[in-house]
Amino acid sequence: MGKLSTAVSCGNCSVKRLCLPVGLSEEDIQRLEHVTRKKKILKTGEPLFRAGDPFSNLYAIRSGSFKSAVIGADGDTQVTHFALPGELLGLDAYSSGAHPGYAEALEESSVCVLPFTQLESLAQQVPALQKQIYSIFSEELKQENEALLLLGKRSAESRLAALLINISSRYARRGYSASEFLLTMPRMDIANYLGLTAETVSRLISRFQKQGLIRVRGRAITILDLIALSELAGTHCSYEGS
Amino acid sequence: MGKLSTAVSCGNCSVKRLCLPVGLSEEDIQRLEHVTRKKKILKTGEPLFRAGDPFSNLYAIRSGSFKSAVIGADGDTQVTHFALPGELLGLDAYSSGAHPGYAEALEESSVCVLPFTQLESLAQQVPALQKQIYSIFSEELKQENEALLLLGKRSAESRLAALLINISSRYARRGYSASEFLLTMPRMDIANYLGLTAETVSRLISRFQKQGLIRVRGRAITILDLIALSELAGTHCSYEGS
DNA sequence: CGCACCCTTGATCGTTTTCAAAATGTGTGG
DNA sequence: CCACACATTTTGAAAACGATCAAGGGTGCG
Repeated sequence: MGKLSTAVSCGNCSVKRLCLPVGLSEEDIQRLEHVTRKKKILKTGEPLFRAGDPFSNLYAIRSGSFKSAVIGADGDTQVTHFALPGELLGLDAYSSGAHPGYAEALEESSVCVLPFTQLESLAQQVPALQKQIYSIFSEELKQENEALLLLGKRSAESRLAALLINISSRYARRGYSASEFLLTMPRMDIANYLGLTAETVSRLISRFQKQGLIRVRGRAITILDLIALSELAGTHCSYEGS
Repeated sequence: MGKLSTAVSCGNCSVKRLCLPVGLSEEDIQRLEHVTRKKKILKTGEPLFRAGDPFSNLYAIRSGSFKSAVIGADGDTQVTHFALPGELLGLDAYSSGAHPGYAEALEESSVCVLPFTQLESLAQQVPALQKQIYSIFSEELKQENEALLLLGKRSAESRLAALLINISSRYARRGYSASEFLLTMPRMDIANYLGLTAETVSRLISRFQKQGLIRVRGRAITILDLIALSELAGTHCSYEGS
């Protein structure tokens, strides 16, 4: 109740220009903060939610990174998304009332817990928030379409190049270096996401390094030749939306 | 203004239980009809919208079928979705204000043209409509995740089996036969959607027929052994949502 | 009826998977 | 700080799956 609350508010959150507050007035942001009070910290590998969990919250990533995945009927999983700060998790659970897949922290991460019913009624009163929610849904759909393009038509080489560029540009958008970043996910998750095997990913990373396109030290990546990498990807650098 | 209007209204539309009216009262449906006045008929191959077109409308499919596709930077396309009556097209255009991909009729089809700004303000007043819009967005995301699972992990055989089951169950949901239906899309589009070549699709269809799983006459498909097909697909029959 | 397009079928080629093993990295407790 | 155990990553060789190239057969529309 005191002013000493350690809870970070939307107003001073480092990802507010990527998250729900976009387009909101100071006053509206204050109203939004009633919804975003609850935070959660997760350790590496800890699940944010599991497949089948009832849908009650959305989660806004404040820091760290996540993978989300769906589980097929025969038990095998497909990583569908790597999520970075400012992005929302759980949107696909609304229609059925339960999470169709799970989400798991790839490193020490923190999220805002957003009770959806509260968010929904606030959005009903604040058109700018409504628009932002539509926008996030829509953006998500667009990104999934791009992911489909990647999986459907491209060679293994193309896919990995595209992923590296994608992640690089998303980090850049958040104010980090575009050329040097950490690939927080294990090779196996990358492979799964790209529809490949861990061995193929490993071979490709080695090859990219030999060709002087990137430098690799463990999970740390330095992009040395963005142009060449973009050509391999077959998609221009502007892989991200808006 | 007269009662003789030939325009089909939501109230008596054959897909109203799959479309925006879900959950709406009679009164709300009448208000919705002000937004859904405009219809459009398309012939086979005619585009509903093109990549880059400004976003102003959503389109609700009343009859027929569509493919939607995105176009990569180097010009090649990926079919991302086959859309059937009751489904909405254009949702992924909201965030950027322009359609990132195109949609094209696969047969003589008809759609409701929904000016989004009107729909948006009506939804602001009608919570049930708001919920239905969220639900459709969310459902769409879930379906794309399932498509990713398909493309990422499965063999060609699995993918085709899953597509057949998916389409079958979607027709069934609309009141048509689950075991006999028309594959309105050319083989090449199926192949593209599944990340395969037309030749592979053709071979697989032949093989499924030889194995007694399906019967094929041109684009007409009869499913003879749903169980076996489901096993091949690796996903249970309930491929669709909710 | 003829032409164009779509679909089928066959043979070969290439990429990616699979199987196997070694090397590197990570975390733990001594 | 080091040593050990375990997981992840890298690398190699062989096999498989689907792509590509090529030709022939249907089907529908003018």
